[in-house]
Amino acid sequence: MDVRDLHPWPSTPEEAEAIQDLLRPMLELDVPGPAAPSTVAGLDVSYAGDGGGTGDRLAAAVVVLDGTTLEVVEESVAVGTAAFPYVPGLFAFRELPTLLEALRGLTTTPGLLVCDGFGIAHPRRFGLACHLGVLTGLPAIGVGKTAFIGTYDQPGARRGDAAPLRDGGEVVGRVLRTRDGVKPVFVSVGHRTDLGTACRNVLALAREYRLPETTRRADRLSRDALAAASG
DNA sequence: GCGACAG
DNA sequence: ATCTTGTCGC
Repeated sequence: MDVRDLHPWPSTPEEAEAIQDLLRPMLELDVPGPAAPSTVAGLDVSYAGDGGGTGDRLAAAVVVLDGTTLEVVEESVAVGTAAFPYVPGLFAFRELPTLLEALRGLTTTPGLLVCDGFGIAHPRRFGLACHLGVLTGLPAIGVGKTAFIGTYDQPGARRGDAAPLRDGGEVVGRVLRTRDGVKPVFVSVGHRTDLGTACRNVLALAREYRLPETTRRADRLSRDALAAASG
């Protein structure tokens, strides 16, 4: 089954926003998240060409790591095309179909999904991590490399230092330093977890590099898959 | 009104 | 996201 069979695929930003509004009530927030998931999946997508419009060639990768040793347990890739043009706030519609196809290729059911991008730190509180969480029913978090929405004070310079990410009077995420003196990452809850647990998960996954090992592995796999697909 | 804007 | 040369540093 394809996500595009669940409901008409949006052809306009208005329709895409309506879908986000429809799915948002299904989010389970502020529930205790997985403190020590036995497996954690990282997801990422690589594009061929400019990567701005519909139809761009892409490769989606999912890498499942052992939650304790961080060793690779399973990998899955899917190649496809962007299902929506790039519009800030509607980013998920671009790669959702291909990401779900890659997830379907797994034998393992991950205890946590680590997504590239944001969860509720989003204009309508429904970023990619929320969308993937609701559709899979799995705990999910978003780890962004750059700011999107909200305001924050610069966190301390050491690994583990953090500052709340605020928007419209509410805390929507946390700016977290994963390495001493290195640019922080933006962590936000997607589904079935709390922010504190999400940040602890990220720190456990990012020991020697700024980004979680899950994200790094998925990034490399999606890149290789795209190249192998001849693009 | 003008700019900024996940990947 | 992707396109790209050189450059600084461990």
